[in-house]
Formats: sequence, structure tokens, C-alpha cells
Amino acid sequence: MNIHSVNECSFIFLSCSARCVIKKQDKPNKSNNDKYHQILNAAIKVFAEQGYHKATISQVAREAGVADGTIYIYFKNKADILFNFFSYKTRRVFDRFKGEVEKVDHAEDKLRNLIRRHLGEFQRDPNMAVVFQREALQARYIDDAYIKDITKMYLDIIDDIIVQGQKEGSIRNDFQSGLVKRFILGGVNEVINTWVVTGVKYDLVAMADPLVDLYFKGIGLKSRNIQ
Amino acid sequence: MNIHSVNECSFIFLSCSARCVIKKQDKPNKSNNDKYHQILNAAIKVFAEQGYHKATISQVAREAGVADGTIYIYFKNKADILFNFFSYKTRRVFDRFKGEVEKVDHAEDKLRNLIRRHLGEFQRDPNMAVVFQREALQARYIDDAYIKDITKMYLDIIDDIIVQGQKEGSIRNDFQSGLVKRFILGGVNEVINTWVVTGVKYDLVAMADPLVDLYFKGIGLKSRNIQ
Amino acid sequence: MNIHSVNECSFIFLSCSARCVIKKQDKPNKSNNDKYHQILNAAIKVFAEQGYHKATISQVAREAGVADGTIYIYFKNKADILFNFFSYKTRRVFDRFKGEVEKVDHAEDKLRNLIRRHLGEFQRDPNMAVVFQREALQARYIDDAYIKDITKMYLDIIDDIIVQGQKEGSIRNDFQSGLVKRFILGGVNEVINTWVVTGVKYDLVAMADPLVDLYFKGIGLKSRNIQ
Amino acid sequence: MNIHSVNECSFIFLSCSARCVIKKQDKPNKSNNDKYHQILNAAIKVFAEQGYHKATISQVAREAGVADGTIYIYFKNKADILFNFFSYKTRRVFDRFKGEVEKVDHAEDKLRNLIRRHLGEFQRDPNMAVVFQREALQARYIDDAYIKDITKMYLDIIDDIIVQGQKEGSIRNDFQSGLVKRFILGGVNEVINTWVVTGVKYDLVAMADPLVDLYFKGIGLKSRNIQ
DNA sequence: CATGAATGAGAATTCATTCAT
DNA sequence: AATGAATGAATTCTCATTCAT
Repeated sequence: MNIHSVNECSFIFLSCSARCVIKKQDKPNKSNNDKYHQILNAAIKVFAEQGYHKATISQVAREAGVADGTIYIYFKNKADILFNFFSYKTRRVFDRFKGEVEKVDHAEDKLRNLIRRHLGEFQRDPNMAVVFQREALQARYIDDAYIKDITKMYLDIIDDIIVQGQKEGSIRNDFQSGLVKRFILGGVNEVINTWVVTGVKYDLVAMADPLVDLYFKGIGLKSRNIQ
Repeated sequence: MNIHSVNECSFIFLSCSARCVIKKQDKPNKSNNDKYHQILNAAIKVFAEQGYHKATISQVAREAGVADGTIYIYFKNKADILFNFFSYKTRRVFDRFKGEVEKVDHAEDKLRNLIRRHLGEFQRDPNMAVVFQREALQARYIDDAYIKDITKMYLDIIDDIIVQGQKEGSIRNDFQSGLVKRFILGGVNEVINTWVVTGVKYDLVAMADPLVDLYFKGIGLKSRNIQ
Repeated sequence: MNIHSVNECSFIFLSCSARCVIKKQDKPNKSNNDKYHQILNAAIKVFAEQGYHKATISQVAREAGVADGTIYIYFKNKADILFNFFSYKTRRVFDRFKGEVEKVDHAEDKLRNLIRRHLGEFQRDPNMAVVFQREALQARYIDDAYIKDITKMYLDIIDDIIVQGQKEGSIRNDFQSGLVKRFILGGVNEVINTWVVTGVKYDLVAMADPLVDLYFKGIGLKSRNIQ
Repeated sequence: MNIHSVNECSFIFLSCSARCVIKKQDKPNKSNNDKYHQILNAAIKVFAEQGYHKATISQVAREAGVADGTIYIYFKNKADILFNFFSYKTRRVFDRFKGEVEKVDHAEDKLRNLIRRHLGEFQRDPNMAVVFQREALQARYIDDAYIKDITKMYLDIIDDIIVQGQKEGSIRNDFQSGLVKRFILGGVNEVINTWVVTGVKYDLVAMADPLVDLYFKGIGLKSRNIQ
């Protein structure tokens, strides 16, 4: 009955079972796929506005222009919508991050491209930004392995850049890399959070270059740095 | 009948009314205050384990060793417990932050003291850490003015340090200070989040010095920095 | 999801919002309307037996043979059931009163028809009678504008009859009409109340003619009247 | 523990046991009696404002200036307060009705005195009026024998007057007396209800004479009456 | 596949009543 | 007697999920 062979997850409630890797795209029977995205996007919009918990299936259904029951044809349950958001929507974005990193050679350029793209993608889709920033942390805390993986995925990209930079001689190696990664991810996240919380108004991407400069140069003046 | 030291807020659901100024101390008849903290701590524990939304009043009551109804003597409603967590518990911590900053003179030392204390307080009370990190962001997103104020309070402390450092000549002034503040707050938050998410195991305070060094020196090697 | 033919009112608790104009008929998809009446009638029965306040939604649901939640598809809340009773069920009866009055010409006949019909309708549906007599007064006291309107509607019918009777020369005009209306409404109400309170046993309609005679002739003997 | 030997009633919930006839006055241990009335009057005020069901013991206690628990020293439970209102407060008023009737000789004068006093007592104590008019009907419907008795007490007074009037030749005897009594009580009640519902503004006692005239003369013109 | 009415478990909250002080 | 904090049963209402059409 239920086409989403996809996964058993309702990760928010920790009632996850096996997470099947078969992607929605594996079964792109034309119009069905439309409805899948239609619902997913509607959900993200509603989740962004209301928060995942306050949002109701009925609201999502109304926003998507389908019946309540229809949602359960494409998604196992409410939590599965959020899971699909992370596993499908977000993953797609993260793939682009990787692509962006590969476009250039130097570590600093790679980081710059990554951050630019990161800010760019979130700026392009503020609903995604809101839901990701708000619910991903929630999910990390509630102990969802999959979400942790996504964070790790991002951290791994950074890690590779750092290692490369250290080889290149452009990045210091007197810090433990775990800390450096958090340091970078934290800065980006906070910049995004601020942008969202203050109403998605200004140009987020413009923050990329100064932020990367901060990462590299720090806030200290050379005089003191040298000491 | 209802002590309601408390206030009208149920900020999570935006159903806040006026926030009354009556302080807790208004009715500290002996053991009452005990029960207030008893419930508050129980709630923080349950919120930490389950998340605010999944946690039920009954769970909090059981954890606190009181009847469900008793909670409503000390708190206006579920959201008010969280509000009290922020306005009472958290604020106390933030006051200590300020005190720590005032102990030393140089900007870098101030920042170092702040971060150390920040990590120290959260390490001392992991439940507080979990709830604060997870729900404060939530609240910022859901647009709670009070929580935003708390964040701002922290950012203001940082801001003062930066301004002083710039006067001292120890901190660069070629970055917009708004960005620098996010950059610093983001790093700390991410370090705390990681610590919590990975199970509150290692020594969090030990991250303070390397983190502050990162803030000041950046990740770039001088050779390139100088260019 | 929620049909809410209905309206925003929960007048008993004065938490009324706007009363929307959307009529029942807006969504009469086949059996739905059945369930609306099914619940409404069950509610009236339970309200008649227990009183509005003591009656619970669960009792109404059980009586109606539906789940508790179903009630909230058709009614906004408990008070809305009572409101619908007044605005739908009762109003229908009152419309018949008007029709009955129009059937005849003379004022006295009009009043007689009105009272007969009034007693007749209540006799036909004792549950309605109980709930109306008991809760309408309650509602008048609690200051519900809508219920006051219904009472006024009835008083207006009487008023028209009196005015006509005065023109005809069949009704005295040396009393203030406000008092006369209360005098008439009071008599009918008390007769109905007595009938209900004593167990809905005897023929209520049979009281109509003697009552109307009382209204017209009074209890005084002519000898003294003439003085 | 509980001084109110008074009664076991909680008539609203039909959980009445035996109703002891021992009056409060039987045990007038000075200040205690004060508190009994203090609470009773506070309750009537609160019941008048909120309605019996919506009113809470806490509100009554606050209004009376005593602790919640104190109420249970003087009254068995919430319903018992209402019961005491009827059995003590109201009965006292009804005794005065009787006294007033005995002051004069003729039936019409007796009825006039009764109605005047009735309206007068209610006008003097609007809270009593509100609670009596609203809750007595409720109680009659919910089948409280005691309240029915009170109504009967009043009807019996009227009955005696009618019988006397018929003997005197001042009152017709071609109506069944049961109906006449309702007819009279209904008019008074409706006049009082209207007065209360419209805000206790005008002079209620002034309605007595016109009302009694209506009772005696009816609304019909003699010309038609004679037919 | 799609629908949306129906379900009922579950949660927050209230408040009459008790009882230790 | 008086108190008022504590209790917990009871109630309203919500909403994710199901299933007959």
C-alpha cells in the first residue's frame, strides 16, 4: 500500500527501524514523484513557519493541496517527512558543497567556495535554512544517528580541506583538527542563525569572505600574534 | 492559591501576555522555594532527556516527586517552566560570566575568562547545557523576545571586549563587529553542542584555551597571513 | 479537516469570538449532516439529563455513538454544541411560532395560537424543553447576546400581538407593554417549568387555553374589576 | 471536626444524604457564626458574578477573607454552600413574605403585599436575586427536593390567598388553582429576571402594583371580556 | 492512488477537597 | 479553629494515523 519503501524512521521519537538506502528517485513514476516533492516542500514551508512540533499534518496537506491521507502514501509518518527532508533535500545540497570544493585547488579557496556555497544555498531557500538550522540541532540532541551523519559529512569536507591546507603549508597544524572543524562550522551556523532570526533580510552570501578571512587571520593583531 | 512568582509567559507558543515583574522572592515562605527549584531541576532533567516538546508534565512531576497539580502552583504552565529556566537559572549563569570578565584587564584575558567560565558552567550542569543549547535556539527561531535578549546579553559582553581590545591594539578593527561576535559565539556553541551530542564525556573546559587561541590567531599560517 | 459549519462562539464562558455567518448547509456532504444532528440530539438528551455543566463530552459521544474527537469535527467546543442548539434547533421552533401567529387575524387568536404552538413544540420534544428552559435562563444571566436575542424575538412577537390588540380594541392599553410581555412570557415559562419539573407527564398543550383566558380576563371577578 | 451538623447535601450532584433540620442558629457560638455568614455572603456574591459552576472555592475564600480550608469547616462542600443559601438565606426571606401577607385582610391586598415584598427583598439584595433566580431553576430541574419545597412554599402562600379570595368573592374560581399559581409566580419571576438581566438598574418594586393589576384585571378589554 | 471523516490515545490544565502544621 | 500547600481525579481538546469509499 505504502510506496515509501524508503525507510522506517520516525527518528524524532527514536522509533527508528532499519533505514533503507533506496532513494525516492529509484521510483520516479512520473506524477508520483511530483506529489512527493509537492508535499515535502509544503512541509518544509509549514515547518519553517510553525516549527516541526507545532505544525500539523493537516496544515501540511492543505499547503500541499492534497488530502491528509495522501501524505501517508508518500511518507511513513510525520517524522518521516522531516527525515526525508534531511536525507533527500539536504543531502542534495551537501553534494553541491562537495562539487564546489572540487572546483578549486588551494585549501583556502576550497573553504571559501564551501562557505560561499553553504550561505548561498541557504539564502536561496530560506525555508530550508530555517528548518535545517532549527531541527537539525534538535535531532542531533535527540540522538538521531542519521542527522549526526549529515553533520559529520560536512565536517569531513572541512577536515579534508584542513589536512590539505596543512600539507600545503597554508593552514596551521598546531590545533587539533576536531576543534578547528567545530570552530568553522560554528561560525557559519551562527551567521546563518542570525540571518534567519533577524528575518532573512540582508545578503547572507556577502558574509562568506569576511568570515573566511576571520577563520584564517583570527581577530588578533599581528603584533600580539607574533609574540 | 497559585504562587505564580512566575509570569504570564508561555513564550514557546507565542501566547505570552505581560511578563510580570513580581520576583520569585515575593513569596519565599520557607520550603516553597525548595519546591520551586525541585520542580525546575526535575523539569530541566526531563527536558534534557526528552526534549521540551516530548516531555510531559506528568514526567516532570514524577521526577520532582510531586503531584501533577503541584507544578501549577509554582508555574503558570508548561512553557512557563522553560521560561523560568531561562530567566532564572540561565540568567544566574550569565551574571557569573560578567563577573568573570571583570576580574581581568586585557581584552584577550577577558575573552579567555569568559569562554572558560562559559564552558565551565555548562560542564558543571550538563542538563542545563542540553536544554539551553537546544531550546534557546528553538526559542530564538520561534521569536521569543526574552531569549533573544539573553543571546544579546552574551553578545554584548563580547562586544565590549572587542571594543576594548581594539582600543588596546590587541584586536583587529578591520572586521564588522557584528560578524566577529557571531564568529565567537558560534565557535563556543558548536564546541558545546559537540560535547553534549557525543555524550558529555571529555573535559569541556580544556577546549577553552585552544579555542581562544583560534579566535585570536586564526587557522592561517603567518606566511600567508602576511601576504 | 474541521467542518465547523458552526461558529466561534463558546458563549457560556464568554470566550466568544466572531460568530461566523457560514451556515450549516455549506458542507452538507451526504451523511455529514446526519452526524451533526446525531450529535446535537445526543447532546441535548445528555444536557437534559445532567445539565450542561455536569455533562461531559464523553457522555455525549457515547450517546451519539461516535468517538470523542468526532464531536470536534462538527462543533468547535462544548459550548458550541449548546450554541448550535439555540441557534439551529431553537430558532427553527421559533420560526414556527411566527408562522402560527400569521395563520389567524385577531390578536387574541394570535396569542392563543402562539401559546398553543409554544406548549406543543416543547411537549413534542421534552429534552429540548428541559435544556431550553434551564440553560437559556442561565445564558441570559451570563450575558449571552445571542440568547438574549432569542428571548427578544419571542417578546417581539408578543409585542406585535399586543399592539394589534390595542388597535383592535381587544387589549387594554393602560399597561406598559414591556410589563405585559414579561407577564405573558413568565406565565408560559412557569407552566412549562412545572410540567418539566414534575416529570413531563400531563398534557401540556391543554394548559394553553386556560392560560390565555387568564391573560385576558385576569383572576379578578368583574364585580371588583369594575370598581 | 466539621461543625456543620447541618446537612449532608450536595444536591447539585444528587449525592444528598439525609438533610438535617438543625439550623445554624442552633449553634450561635459567637464569632463562628460571623464567619459562617461571612463565607455565605461572599459565596453569594461570587456565585452571582460567575455563576455557581464557574465560581471556585478559592474565589469565595478570597472574597470572604478566609483560607480555602476554612470553608470546609463551615460547609460540607461547594454544593452545601448553595444549599445553605437556599435553606437559610432564602428561607428567611420567605418567612418575611408570610409576615407581610398576614398584615392585611383582603386577598388582593395580601397578594399585593406579597409581590411588593418579593420584589423589595430581591431589589435590596441583587446578589441574592441573581443566584436565586438562576440557580433555583437549575436546582428544580436537576431534581432537588429541597428547592422544590421552597418553590412549593411560595406557591402555597399564593394558594391560600386565592382560596381566600374565592371565598371573599374577589377572585374567580373558574380556573384550576395550580395554573393560577404558576401564572402568578411566572409573572413575578420574569419581571425579576428582566430586571437582573438588564443590569439591576430601575426600581423593581414599582412593578408590583401594575403587575398585580394585570393579575386581577387581565389584558382584555371589558367589552370583549363580557362577551 | 486519493480522499477526508472518524478515531481514540494522550496531554495540559483545573479545582474541590484534604490534612499536617 | 484556621491555614493554604498539596493532591490527583476528572475534563476538554488535539492531532497523528487509519480505512472505507
